[in-house]
Amino acid sequence: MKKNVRVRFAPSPTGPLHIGGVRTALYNYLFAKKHGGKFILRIEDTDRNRFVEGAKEYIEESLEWCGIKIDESTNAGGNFGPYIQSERKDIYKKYINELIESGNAYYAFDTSDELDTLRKQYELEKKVFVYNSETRKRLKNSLTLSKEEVNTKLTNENFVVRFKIPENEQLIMNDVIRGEILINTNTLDDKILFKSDGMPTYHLANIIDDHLMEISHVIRGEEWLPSMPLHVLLYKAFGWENNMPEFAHLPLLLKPTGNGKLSKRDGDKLGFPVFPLFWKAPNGDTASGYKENGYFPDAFINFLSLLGWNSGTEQEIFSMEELIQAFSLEKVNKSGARFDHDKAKWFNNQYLQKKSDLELANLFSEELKEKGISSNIGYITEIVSLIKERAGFVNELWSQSFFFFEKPTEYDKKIIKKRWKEGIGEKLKNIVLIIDNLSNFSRDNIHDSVIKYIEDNELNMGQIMNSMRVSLVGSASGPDLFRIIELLGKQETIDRINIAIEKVNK
RNA sequence: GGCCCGUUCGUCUAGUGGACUAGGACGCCAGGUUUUCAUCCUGGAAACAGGGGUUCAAUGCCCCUACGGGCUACCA
Repeated sequence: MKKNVRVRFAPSPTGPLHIGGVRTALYNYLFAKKHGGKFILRIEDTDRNRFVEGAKEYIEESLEWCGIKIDESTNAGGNFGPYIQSERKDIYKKYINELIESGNAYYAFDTSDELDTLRKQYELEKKVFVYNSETRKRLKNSLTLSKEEVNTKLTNENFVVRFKIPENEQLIMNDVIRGEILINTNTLDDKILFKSDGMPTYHLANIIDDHLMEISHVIRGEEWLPSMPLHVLLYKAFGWENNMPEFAHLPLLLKPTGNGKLSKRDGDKLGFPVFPLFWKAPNGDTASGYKENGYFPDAFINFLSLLGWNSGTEQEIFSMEELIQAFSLEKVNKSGARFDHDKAKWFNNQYLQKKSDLELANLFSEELKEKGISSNIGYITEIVSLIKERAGFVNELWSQSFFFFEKPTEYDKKIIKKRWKEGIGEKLKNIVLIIDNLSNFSRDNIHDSVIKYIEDNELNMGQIMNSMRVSLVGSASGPDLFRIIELLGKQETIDRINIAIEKVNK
């Protein structure tokens, strides 16, 4: 890599950042860090109508939660600011004039209504209206009108500035991921570069900013591929083609089933979050996030990194540092990736299993506090070590271990019917006696004593064990029964069995 | 409709002309472990979109078809 690597993530603040955007940011970040470069956050808010309060902050918070560190932005600073396009209006004005003077752009006075009518007319004739080298000769613009007319209109009317697409040129472009892309400029239309409200469109602002901010690689979603020719042509028109950035168009994230790409509007409709963090829109609408759903940021990032990229090895679990080391644009796939929620869950489970018991106990302890339960961290750590392999998320820890903190309020009816046979109460009473007489209350000792009682009296193992379990935890499933007894303690165990005998036999 | 991009198990993917009896992972199924459920272990089913070329040889290169995706706004 000869030049300094500088990449940007350039979302527009029209709402929360969705996971496709997070992945784009991630790939930019990984690429930058791999090559010792800078990761820049630029806010593209040239469409004031779609601006949503809080979106910019949401984007910044999301990247932070993900562990994606911003080198330059409004908050992080940097020498190439401002990093928000609405504050760069004057810059764009200067450059659009340059383009008009060089004959690469022109004023157009057609109203939206006029163009709409035209489009409809064409449609009736089964043709498609394109503002191009052919039609612009018949429309109201500075190429067809006299100087005087143009000047009058410029002062009295709304106008836009359009790019004058060169006629019949074969463009050969290169994409790092897709290779050569060929297109004839006759298929392109004279896109608007400057809107009547005095703001540039995305295309203009994007090229100017990327140039001024010395962006070396444009890594963005595939939805931008069709506008790549326009962008390349703009670089040429400005005379910047010699230090044009390299382009890499990422495959899109697709819906798990059905058609189309994953979009913000999918919200929670698909049965999983599409946003990193919880979002509340100014109008009150809310959408859930991965964070609040119990995902660890490193698991979330690991999962996302593999949607469209693969290291070429069989490794699947990557820390951020490992991702940076392994990442390369050449190994990014070309085709869209369907989102798979099951695999996301699996990743979180993997990360949860890797965490230490103490770390999980601290997280669990916070949840317990919210439920009004406070317990000492040593006890919680013991419980966590017993149940963590049964959970995929921190928020599943409670359902696996609630019985350590409160007595069961009901007993699984199916198990009672199947296992709580005639006379079981008497046998459980004997077990209570055995337990009560234990001086060494260790798991193994409890185990040996109870098993000995069952064997000596030739009792049904399943019946006794399940009856004990249901008495203590309310259901037939759970971790090792004797560890539960050990952790509950002698008195609590005895109480619970006695309560069960009384309640069930009634 | 037009333009552009893509197509390996259900899903994410490995594969860069001979190493392919096409590998891994998720999910699924079966067996084992377990007092139980979960975990865990072992095993299994499961794919090169179709058709033409090029080549001694094609998952891989070329062409066509089909299918999927994106774009086609004074949105980004």
